[in-house]
Amino acid sequence: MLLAKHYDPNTTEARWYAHWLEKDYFTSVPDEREAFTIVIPPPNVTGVLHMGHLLNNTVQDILIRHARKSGKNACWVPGTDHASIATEAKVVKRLRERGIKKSDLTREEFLAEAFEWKEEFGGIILIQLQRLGASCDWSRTRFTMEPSLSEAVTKVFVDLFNKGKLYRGLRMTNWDPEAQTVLSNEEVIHTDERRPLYYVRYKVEGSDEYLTIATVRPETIMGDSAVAVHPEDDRYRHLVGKRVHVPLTDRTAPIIADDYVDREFGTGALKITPAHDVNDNEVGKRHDLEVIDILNADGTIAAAAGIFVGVDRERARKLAARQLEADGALVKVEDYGTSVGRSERTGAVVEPRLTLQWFVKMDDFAAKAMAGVERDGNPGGETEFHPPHFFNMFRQWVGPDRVRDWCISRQLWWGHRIPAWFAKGTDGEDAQPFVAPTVGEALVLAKAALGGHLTLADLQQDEDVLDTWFSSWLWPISVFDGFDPANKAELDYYYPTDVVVTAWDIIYLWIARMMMAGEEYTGEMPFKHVYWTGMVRDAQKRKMSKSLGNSPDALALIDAYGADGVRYGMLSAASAGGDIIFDAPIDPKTKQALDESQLCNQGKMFCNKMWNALKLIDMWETNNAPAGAVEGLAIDWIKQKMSLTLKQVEADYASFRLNDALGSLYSFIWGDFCSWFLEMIKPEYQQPISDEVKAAAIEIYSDLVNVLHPFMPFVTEEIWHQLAERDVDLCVAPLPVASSFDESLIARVEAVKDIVSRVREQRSSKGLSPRELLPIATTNPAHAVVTDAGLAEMLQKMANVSEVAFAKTEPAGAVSFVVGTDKFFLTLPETVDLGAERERIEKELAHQRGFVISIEKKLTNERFVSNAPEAVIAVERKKLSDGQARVAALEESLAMC
RNA sequence: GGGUCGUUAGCUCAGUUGGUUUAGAGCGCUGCUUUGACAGAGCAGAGGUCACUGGUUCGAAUCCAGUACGACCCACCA
Repeated sequence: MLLAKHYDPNTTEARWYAHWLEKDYFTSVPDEREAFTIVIPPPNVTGVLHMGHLLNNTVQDILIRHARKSGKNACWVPGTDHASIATEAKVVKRLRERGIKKSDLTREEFLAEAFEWKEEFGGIILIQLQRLGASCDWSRTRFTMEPSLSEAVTKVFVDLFNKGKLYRGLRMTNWDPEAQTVLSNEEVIHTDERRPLYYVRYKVEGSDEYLTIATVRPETIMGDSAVAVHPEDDRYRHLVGKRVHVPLTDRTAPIIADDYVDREFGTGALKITPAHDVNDNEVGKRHDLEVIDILNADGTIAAAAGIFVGVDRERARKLAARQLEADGALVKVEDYGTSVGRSERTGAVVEPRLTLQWFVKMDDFAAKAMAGVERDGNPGGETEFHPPHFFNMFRQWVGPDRVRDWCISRQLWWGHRIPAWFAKGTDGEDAQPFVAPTVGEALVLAKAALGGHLTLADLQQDEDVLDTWFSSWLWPISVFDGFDPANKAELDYYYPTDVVVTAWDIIYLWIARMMMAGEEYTGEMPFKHVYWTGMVRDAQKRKMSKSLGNSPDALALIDAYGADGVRYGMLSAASAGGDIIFDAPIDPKTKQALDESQLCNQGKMFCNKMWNALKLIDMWETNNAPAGAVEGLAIDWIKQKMSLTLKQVEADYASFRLNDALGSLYSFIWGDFCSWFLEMIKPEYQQPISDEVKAAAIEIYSDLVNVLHPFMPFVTEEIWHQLAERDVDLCVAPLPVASSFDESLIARVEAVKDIVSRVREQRSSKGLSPRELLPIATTNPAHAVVTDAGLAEMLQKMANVSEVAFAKTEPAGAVSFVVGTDKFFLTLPETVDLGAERERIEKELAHQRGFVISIEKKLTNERFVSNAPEAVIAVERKKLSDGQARVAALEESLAMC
């Protein structure tokens, strides 16, 4: 068989993925095995794969493949989120491109359009995940708006309403004038922006005095219902109780005193606009002020303002400033830094607005989520965080003083419609909702409340839909149809899930709320572990985002480096929880990855390295001679060291240190296996190798690609099959297990490796060819390389030295070096100039003397000797004697120079 | 204003309860090698007073306090 010169992911990845699917390896049904479950953080149905998904799903796939190969029933449930506002915004945009406004369509027409969009683009991201190698159980793919998940949402809404955990009320809310819906606080992104600060004077009624206030929002003056000053502010005390003329209007408003006002800020006087500011609203309630709503839903000025009616608020601000100036009311304008809230999805500036919405009472829920992760105020509950410090951030969100009620209604069409009906003709805050799964059941409630004469035609459903997260928080239960008692066995088998993998930015939006719903409906936390990934950032540490255009095209990256290369690159950059800087430059024109993506490239080269190791083993002809001493030792050594590595890797899995596990495997395969083991057993050019040695090499290499498989599934599956005829695919082959190992054998071979390195160093520094056979000797007649013929032969082969001899004193023309405490001589050809040798030894000697002195200091310190544990002192004594031996050896060499 | 995380080699980062030969890896860099698995390679090398200042301790990159700088979260912002 002739293998290609280089490994080519393009010819293997698609083939293996198709094969795995065909064999149905990823499908899970409950059986007698232990389950290992992950539910995917559902990407937006219209989304495309980005860097965050790449990282997140690589981690999930590693965990799930590891579980599958460890004999567990691995179940990774994929799916998508309907992403109410994000998707609706996209559909609206697409309609607009065709010249259609949302308001031109009926609700039904719009939804038809949206479903069409979903059908067209909804599956893309899942196909992209397959390119990455994600071993999801595709037969379980769910969508948050499919019928059974929608039923779960309805069921929960009705249940919470009946339990008194929902309420409907008129509250100050965040209004997105572009999408024309309310948003939760978490959907508003605050950024610092420069804004003009206008100083405006209000004339005091019946006086020549003016009261000057400062505002960044002069367009809301028409909604002012008071001017407030601090009660103890002597400048204004005499004005409290009087009235001012509100500029731009013909109204007057009272001057009130309230200690909310900061005397130090601006002029110490503050305009109060209860309809358009959260704090002003509070002040207004305290003083029973009129609420004058001067903003329309689309952000234009409402008729109640009496001026600038129909003008957008941003433009009205400028018009108001101009008018105030013309009226002589504008005192001055300052440049001012203030924080502006924008809609996460539409980017529109969010307006505080009083609207009628549905809310979930959160205090009980928050306590439940908190209880899931803490014990006596410390981390440690049913759910464990990795890394644990996210506990503090979690508490900041969910802690008792922090949490606020959750606004769950949205004035959108794409989403789960609220299962509440009202009697026609009733409206506003006082209208009585009849909450039930169907209109028929709502009618029964309505009849009982309002009289038997009612018919279906007398009811109208709430127009709003629910916040996307109101379905997401049920995800770990609803993907198993767990709200239907008929599926209890399935739920019991897979739930609680083992781990959820997510970035920390949705800690409250999603993770905390899943914990709340989990506890409420199953009595258990929905997952045992949370693996927090960091955010993926670019070289300038900016969050990767579509709007910045700094995110490489994920598929182009996979095309360029192979899925294995990208998986390697993502993971080796990602220690759990830390943000990762992923510097994968892309060509701005073609959006193709440039070849300088160091980490992915390293992954790609790793694949190639493994491919070449395969080629080497594959090309060896065999004979039936028994293994020689060197090969026997090499095989024992690599097997034992592999056991050590396997143990380490399993420990890394257990503590979710996946990048450490990958790092260990990388250096074991590249270093120990390729650079050392294969060289140790490699036959002379075009000579055959013992068949038992080749078989051992194949066995060992098979174990290695086996352990590596969860990280780099494609290249390992390919090599697995190229190495030998198999009756099982690597994807489902059991992982090798660590056996006991002999540390002393490992140590003896490591000592030989050290000597080899020192010989190579000598050759390198003296400009000698590796081919030149050199005599070597040691002053230690008991050294293993003298007494053990196998080790001696290994040293000869690896360092290209002649027979290892015992020498009492330094031979002429030799250089010396110390390994451990043993001195070695390497006799060089006469042509080599030893002039620099003295300098080298002096440098080394100075270093060793310094070392010895530092240990001596320690050991002569009475308090150290009396306080430190025996074991530590013993180690120090050993360090001292070893150091002294090295100093003596070096001094002797120096004398010879 | 409250909080979290970080500061270790040119870059990106490990360093797990304080003690393992006076700090490690990958990449980059430098030198040498090179028809024999792999130049997408091999071998070797240079490069760090572990941000700063105090403290605890026989012993601190590691624990404590403070300072500086950086990233981020929450709240407020007339």
